[in-house]
Amino acid sequence: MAENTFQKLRDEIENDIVTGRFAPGERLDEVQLATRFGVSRTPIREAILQLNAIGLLEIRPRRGAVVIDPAPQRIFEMFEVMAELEGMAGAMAARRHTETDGDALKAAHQKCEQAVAAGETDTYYYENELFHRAIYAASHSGFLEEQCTAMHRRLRPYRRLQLRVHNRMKASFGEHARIVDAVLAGDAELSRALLRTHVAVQGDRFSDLIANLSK
Amino acid sequence: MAENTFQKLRDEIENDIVTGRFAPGERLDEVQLATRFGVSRTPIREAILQLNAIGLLEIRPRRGAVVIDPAPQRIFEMFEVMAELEGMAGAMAARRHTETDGDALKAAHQKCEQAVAAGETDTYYYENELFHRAIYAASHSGFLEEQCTAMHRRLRPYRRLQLRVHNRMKASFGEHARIVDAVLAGDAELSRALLRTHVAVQGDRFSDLIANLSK
DNA sequence: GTCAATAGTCTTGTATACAAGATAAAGATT
DNA sequence: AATCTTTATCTTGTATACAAGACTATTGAC
Repeated sequence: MAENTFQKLRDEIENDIVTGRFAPGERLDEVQLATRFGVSRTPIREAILQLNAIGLLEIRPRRGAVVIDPAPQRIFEMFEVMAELEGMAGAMAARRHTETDGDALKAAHQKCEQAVAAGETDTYYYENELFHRAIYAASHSGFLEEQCTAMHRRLRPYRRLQLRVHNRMKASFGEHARIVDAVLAGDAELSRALLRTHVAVQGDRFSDLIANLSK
Repeated sequence: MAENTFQKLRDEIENDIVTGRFAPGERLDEVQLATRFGVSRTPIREAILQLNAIGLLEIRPRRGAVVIDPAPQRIFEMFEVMAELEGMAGAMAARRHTETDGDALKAAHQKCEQAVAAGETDTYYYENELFHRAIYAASHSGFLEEQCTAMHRRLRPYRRLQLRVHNRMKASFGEHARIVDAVLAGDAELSRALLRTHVAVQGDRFSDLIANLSK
């Protein structure tokens, strides 16, 4: 394997954070993690430091690392920025997508449809992620794609909460349909607007999110 | 001091990168850095790992860390994203700025004016940074402010190149003036548009940048 | 019974040691 | 003479050791 231990550990721990296995505010014990992964503290520390740099962990000097626990206000701000970036990706995708990009987008959309039909929220959650990635890829901007993917990952725990809200899955899918049409039609500004509102958590959706946060 | 060694080292090395003391593509020797800062390799490694996480360094397994040397295409993409975020910050600043924010913006603008009058590019470069930060702050979105600041730092070496181009400083200042007016007038969409084009490197400005990159 | 102070333990932060892969150099073979 | 192979050195990656600050629990005083 070409990867290093600390890189695998970083991905592993990051995954545990964004999937909620490590709850926000929870402290990460270095020796505990070290024994769990069967390594020494050194690579654990290196993984933790990287996650700190990304903004997933906060390191309080001499007091250890804790999972960032953003205030609702901050979560809202993160969704705002995400919405803007997604809108940008959508606009670029509309202008630049190739036939292959379009096919990939349609395929991802169909997979979402199957999940909706089966009523499987978890599957939809997964396919939804691939749908959005298809748009990032179609933007043909490597940097934007990376930024969007990183933000998407980071907001994963909260998006998961959102989908639990009654009927959100169907509403989300309906929005996807219009997005696909706009992108394929090459309408940059419509794609931007649709994706912005699709991603942003405004009005009721924000209160729903906050309500679900506390439990 | 409350800060840790590795945090200070991270800031120090990061600064050396964005100011160009470490050239793109250059390899960072751990023991060399360790002796330079009078510490062991451990905190150096931890600093390097963090800079890797934020995308300033690339770590090739068992072969050390090198300063990221982005292709022109990628630099262009970074400016595109930066432009979008700045536009967003401008739009929010226009809607949300308080009287204090407005005063700070005007003050920063005046400092820029003095630098232009004195013909001091380096001073302008510095005051320009403060001008943009005043806009971020006026957006009243802590997360957006952080993202913009981080991007601004990361693009610092290339923005410095831009200002060397003949007359760019005066042109930049002229754009600032219109931006100040739009923000203070509360015109969100005009502020967005002006900041977008102010930050983006399009047309001639892109070729100028590329031309300066090679030397 | 409650609060405060002190001792003890635990955890982090840094240094050092060791192992393994990578680079470079020297020798051998064609 | 050039190239391939082998060996030696150097650098990274991980483990361990040690020091200092933070937390905890116990004991003493009010």
